[in-house]
Amino acid sequence: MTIKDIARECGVSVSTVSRVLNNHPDVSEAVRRKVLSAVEERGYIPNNSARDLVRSRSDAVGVVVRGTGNLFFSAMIKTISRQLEQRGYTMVLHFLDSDADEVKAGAILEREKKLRGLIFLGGRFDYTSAELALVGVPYVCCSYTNVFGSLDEGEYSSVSIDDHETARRAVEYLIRLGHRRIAALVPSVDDHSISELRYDGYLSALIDSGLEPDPALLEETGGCFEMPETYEGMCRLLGRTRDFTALFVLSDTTAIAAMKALEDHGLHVPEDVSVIAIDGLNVSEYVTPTLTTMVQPAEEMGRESVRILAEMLETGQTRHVRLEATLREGASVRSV
Amino acid sequence: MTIKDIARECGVSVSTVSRVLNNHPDVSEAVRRKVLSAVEERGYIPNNSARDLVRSRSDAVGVVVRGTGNLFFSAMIKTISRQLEQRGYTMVLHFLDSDADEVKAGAILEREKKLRGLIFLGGRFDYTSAELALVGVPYVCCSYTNVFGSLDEGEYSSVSIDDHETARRAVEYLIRLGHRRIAALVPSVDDHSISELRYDGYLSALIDSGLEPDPALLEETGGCFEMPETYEGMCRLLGRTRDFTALFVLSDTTAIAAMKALEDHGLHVPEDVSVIAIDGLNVSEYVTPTLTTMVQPAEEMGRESVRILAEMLETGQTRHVRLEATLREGASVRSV
DNA sequence: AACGTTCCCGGAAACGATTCCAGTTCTCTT
DNA sequence: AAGAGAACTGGAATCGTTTCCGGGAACGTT
Repeated sequence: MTIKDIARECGVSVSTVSRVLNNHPDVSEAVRRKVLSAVEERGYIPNNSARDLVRSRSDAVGVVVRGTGNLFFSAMIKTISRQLEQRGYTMVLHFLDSDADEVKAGAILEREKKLRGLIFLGGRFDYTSAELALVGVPYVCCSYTNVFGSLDEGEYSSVSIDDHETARRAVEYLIRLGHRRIAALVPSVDDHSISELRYDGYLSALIDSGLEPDPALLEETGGCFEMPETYEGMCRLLGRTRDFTALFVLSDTTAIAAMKALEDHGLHVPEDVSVIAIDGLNVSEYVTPTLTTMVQPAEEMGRESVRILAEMLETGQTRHVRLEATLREGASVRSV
Repeated sequence: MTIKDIARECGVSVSTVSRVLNNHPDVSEAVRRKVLSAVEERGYIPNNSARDLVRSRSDAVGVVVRGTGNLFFSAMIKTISRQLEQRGYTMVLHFLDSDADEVKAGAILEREKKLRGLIFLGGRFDYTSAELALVGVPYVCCSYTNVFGSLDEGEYSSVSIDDHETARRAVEYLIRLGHRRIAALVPSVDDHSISELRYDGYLSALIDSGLEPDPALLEETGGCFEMPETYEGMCRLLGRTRDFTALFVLSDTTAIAAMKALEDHGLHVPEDVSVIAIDGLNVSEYVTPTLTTMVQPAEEMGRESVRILAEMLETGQTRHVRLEATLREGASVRSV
């Protein structure tokens, strides 16, 4: 069934039906009602392809996700999907291989699918303006970093917590509880992703409290927040030293892996080592011991990403939203 | 840039370019090469909307997911996405509200987006043929059940483990280790979903071993494999009786929640209670104690779903694939 | 009563591909 | 060498919308 059938049934032209369907003002109330009821009654659904063709754009929004093991993003994708749907957009999801180039992937996706916009979930984002020019549609970066400020704030939007500050607060919390020797597990200290920001926050907290960062207490665990790599990293750290009372880990799942390594080495959490992380996954409330973690407002981040993208599409206005992470005290930390 | 530009540049007609692009045989090798190189050089990307319009179909496959908290599906979605992409399809993901009707959602999705096919992840599937007739495209059900056999096997395809058998093997494993009083946490014993099959498997194992199922050892935990509900259910069970040495839970995440409840009640896993589950999530290898679980081959299930759907689209052939779950022994079970 | 506005509506040209149908050329057979 | 058939190509219709443009009716103004 096409728009023509509806037009015929109502005794009007296709133009008029189209106008009704698109909420154009120039149509009388009587006709509008007649068309609408015919559409309802016959269960007519417009053909998106035809619409997209003539408008030379679609209602699809790309979501490019980096980090396969990242449960935090799984939660966000759900709300992003819902929000997009609610606003009449379609989500085109794309998972990135760990070493893939998100901007290039986005650009390809955009041209193939005629995307309206893009949402990047995680990843490095130290691209130059020239590289980003590849992306011809508005985009918002979520949980990303822009360490070197190579991006002009007017070119894109972003949503994230303040990763530096959040990490700092986590570590300060440990310090307030009396911890002095605080180890850290970091995927990579200089990959221009949130890892770097969070690591810097860790350093700031130490330094501002007059503690000297000890390189021996730092272990890198590979770039992707994966549990096996983190477990191994923790084992390496333990092989080197046990002279620390607390551990700072950049994500919940990796913290869980780290706790496992600690237990496997006969160290108990929190009696021997306190553990704190960033993410706030649901499952972290159910592991033993429950994880103390800085909760990122996943739903809100998803909602905001979509809201901001929609705003960009309508008004062109970019926006940079920083949300607050909140401490959730579990049983994995105790004072010394 | 359109197909016309390529045609002009090569001095051929648009029909010819189209034929080259669609691998039609009737085109000379010389022309084919010329067109292809022009396409390559100019970076031409066909307009999907136009193609879809004239073909009156798209290359989109819908994936309808039930169960918001289900981490097992998160893993599967990733492989499904990759596999679909690899075969030239686009994934349209749709998360179901807990009480929504998957078939209706699929049908709407299908008509709005002109889907080629559908993949259902989880959910009740006790629809009548009449209801399923709403779905006008081939579909495969993944991790579902068809308890009452209302579906004709020729109408659809499916991929799953043998849920009854897997549950039975899990419980038999406990029995072999000497457990006699085995409690169970079940989302819902008669919701026509995999819960029911797995629960029946639990019963079969008991009965076949000459053990009498004790209703006091069964607790329902709401329909959706959620951790909070499961935690509460476990608490209710413990409030009623502690006369059991093992616990069977239907999914990993809910098992983790149950273990938490046990610990919170002063019962240790596995010293006081052994726990076994079904799923095989990565994170289950890192919780303390590591969870003993029947591992569903998530990747394989995702791959098979896509493969089978593609086959249905090409040949119309339906297929029902049962994959094997394998026991992964953790530290949450011990013999008595 | 004539004219200018405003309000609705219909006709028709796009949008960019696919595909059927009808050539044209080329090859091969007799 | 002529005719049949195969191989290749171009023209044109088509898919279902949106939107521009223009026309007619109704209305108010002078």
